[in-house]
Amino acid sequence: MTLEYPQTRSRRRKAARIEDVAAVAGVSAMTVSRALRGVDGVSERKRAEILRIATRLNYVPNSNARSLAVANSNLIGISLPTFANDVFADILSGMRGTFENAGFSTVIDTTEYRETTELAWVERLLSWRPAAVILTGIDHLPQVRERLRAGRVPTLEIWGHSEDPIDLCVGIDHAAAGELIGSRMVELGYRAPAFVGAPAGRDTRADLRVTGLNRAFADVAEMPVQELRPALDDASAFEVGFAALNALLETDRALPDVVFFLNDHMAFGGLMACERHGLSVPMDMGLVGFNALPMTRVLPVSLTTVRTPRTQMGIMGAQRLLARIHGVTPPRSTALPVQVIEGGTTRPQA
Amino acid sequence: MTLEYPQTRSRRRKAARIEDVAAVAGVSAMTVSRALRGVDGVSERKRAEILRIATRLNYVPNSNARSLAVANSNLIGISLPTFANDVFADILSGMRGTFENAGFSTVIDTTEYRETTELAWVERLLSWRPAAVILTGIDHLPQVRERLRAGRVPTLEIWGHSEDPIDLCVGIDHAAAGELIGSRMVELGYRAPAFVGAPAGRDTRADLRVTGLNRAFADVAEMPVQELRPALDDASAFEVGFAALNALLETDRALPDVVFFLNDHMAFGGLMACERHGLSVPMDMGLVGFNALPMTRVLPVSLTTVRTPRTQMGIMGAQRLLARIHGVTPPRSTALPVQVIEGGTTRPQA
DNA sequence: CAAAACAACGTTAGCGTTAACGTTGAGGAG
DNA sequence: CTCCTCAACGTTAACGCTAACGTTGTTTTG
Repeated sequence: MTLEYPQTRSRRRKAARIEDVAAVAGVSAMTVSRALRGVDGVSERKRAEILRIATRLNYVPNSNARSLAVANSNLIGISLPTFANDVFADILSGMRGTFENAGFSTVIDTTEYRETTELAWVERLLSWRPAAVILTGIDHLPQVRERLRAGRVPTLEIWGHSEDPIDLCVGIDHAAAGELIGSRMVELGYRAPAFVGAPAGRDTRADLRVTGLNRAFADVAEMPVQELRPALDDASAFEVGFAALNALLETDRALPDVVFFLNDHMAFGGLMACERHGLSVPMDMGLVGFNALPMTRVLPVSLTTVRTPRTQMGIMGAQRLLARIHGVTPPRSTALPVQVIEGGTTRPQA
Repeated sequence: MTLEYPQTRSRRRKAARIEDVAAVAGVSAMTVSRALRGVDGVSERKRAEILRIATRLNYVPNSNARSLAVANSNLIGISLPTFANDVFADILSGMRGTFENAGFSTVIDTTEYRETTELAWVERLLSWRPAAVILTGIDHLPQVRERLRAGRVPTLEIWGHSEDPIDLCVGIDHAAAGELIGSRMVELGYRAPAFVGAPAGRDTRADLRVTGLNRAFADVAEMPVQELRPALDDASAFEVGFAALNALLETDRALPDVVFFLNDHMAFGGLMACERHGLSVPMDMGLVGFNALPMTRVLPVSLTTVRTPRTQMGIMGAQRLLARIHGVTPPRSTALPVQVIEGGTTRPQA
């Protein structure tokens, strides 16, 4: 049996620790810690020298050790359905600025509209002991709600609206938005509505908007809103709207006189389909988008759509969550107002 | 002086630790650790019981403690310029799937095209001891390169191409891509090129493409590529392309006969501007995009553009990075090929 | 049937950092 | 000159987890 060498701790040059900095500076680790965090208790001379030495040694503090010691972190996790949607990008930019200024780091992930993915993400995230969690929408697996509540983690649900959020909620009332735009279309004389959106169940906001549309058209339309729910798969929203309306225009069924789309991109795709079929918009058919994305401003014809306060929503949500983290209790749930934008894809007032 | 109560450890019900689970299960903490991680050394009976107890106690492992103990993590940090660009979304989706399958978590952040933001992000990220780092492009502050190399962190630069990457690089040669599409336009008879992109310096890929265009047109054009570099600010790419071409069409200067855009969105904006001005595309002017985004497929006229292998790039980059993490050394740098897509916005072969 | 092999655990000792408290020496008040 | 105060440090003991090694009882093997 050969004698093993003792475990010499220098197998490979490891990253510098706070003690290494301390040794070089001839002080204790605690002093280095104080110097680097900028707290009291270190003379200016020493602090400057310690900082110099730290950079020279390429010292990078270990956040794992820090978070373990202080039993919290400044991480905020954000869950989005997808990156491929300008809506969420707008909400994000509103939130992130606010958090950065408050000294919090954000980690973002997407669920691709799968609830089980969201649950797995929540569990992984919680293992990092985040300061707060942000979820998109108000529909989550029961375990998500349980875990977050049990862990007493400040939680924000954004974009949707709920009377009984997990913790906090800032968004818009999608059913009310659907009813609002629907009512306006009723006023303009439309009577045969259709809706082009996501497959049922995938995006519950879409379902809510249809509910609202049906409320608006209940008294005047002969039949409920005709729903088209193409599979999205990997096609872009443009293509989905385009394909859906193409399919509609090629059937023998009675055509709707107004088509509501899940979002502006789909509506644009639909507009292209109408053009291809020689259908005149808005005379033969009205088209309505959702969100009032800036894209709509360059189209040859401006799109009728609904303006959603995405950036404002992000900022308000972030501010309330910060308040929550700091112990004060903000209003639990708020629905922000939306606004109808009438463009050239629906006929003017009769 | 009043006597203080001793620090009773139950000030507030804290989250369950591994020891709490162990106590309830009547085993040691180590056994719980083994059971939860699924490693050998625990009987199936005990493992099942421990799992039950852990969920009942709402136990969530503390990743900070784990990472500290094992001195590594399964985090991979990804830095993107922005979310508001389908290009990066495609690259992302290619990478993330690969990493998820390999058991790594990704944390994503955006720099908004600011190098100092990138540096700050790298420093924050390194403090979490990530398994690897991914940066977009090949232009970074020198400190970024130093820190990553000093820390021996596996690093991938993606989207651009460099002969001397920080560590690994997978992307496309933007200068070559510019030359490729430029040469094709020369063949088609175009002689007065213009380029609409980002402000100089903001996006160096744009500068490289202009370099390539100039190489292609050097022998036939009377003057170098006319460059338009509108400020982007918060306008969408659609609007930027639209505004830039509007401005161009309203000056008295000699018009270019072909306009290259930074990306497809801008090209579409440009197309809308031409339409508004009654300019016939491709007879009066050719328009060329970049990336071959799916959006281009729904336009009434298909866009001439350059297909970039974004998803493939993400996958290849991720695979090489994984290999790197596991100790094998993949090729340091690869430029993937791009492909010219000729559509209806440039004239056909004479 | 003793020795070796093995499964199934438990113990010890860190990982790098910081909160809480202790120590030191210089300067000021009385 | 003594006592007190205070700035500027140092010491100790966690934080929650796991690698490495030790221990026990049960099989297997020659």
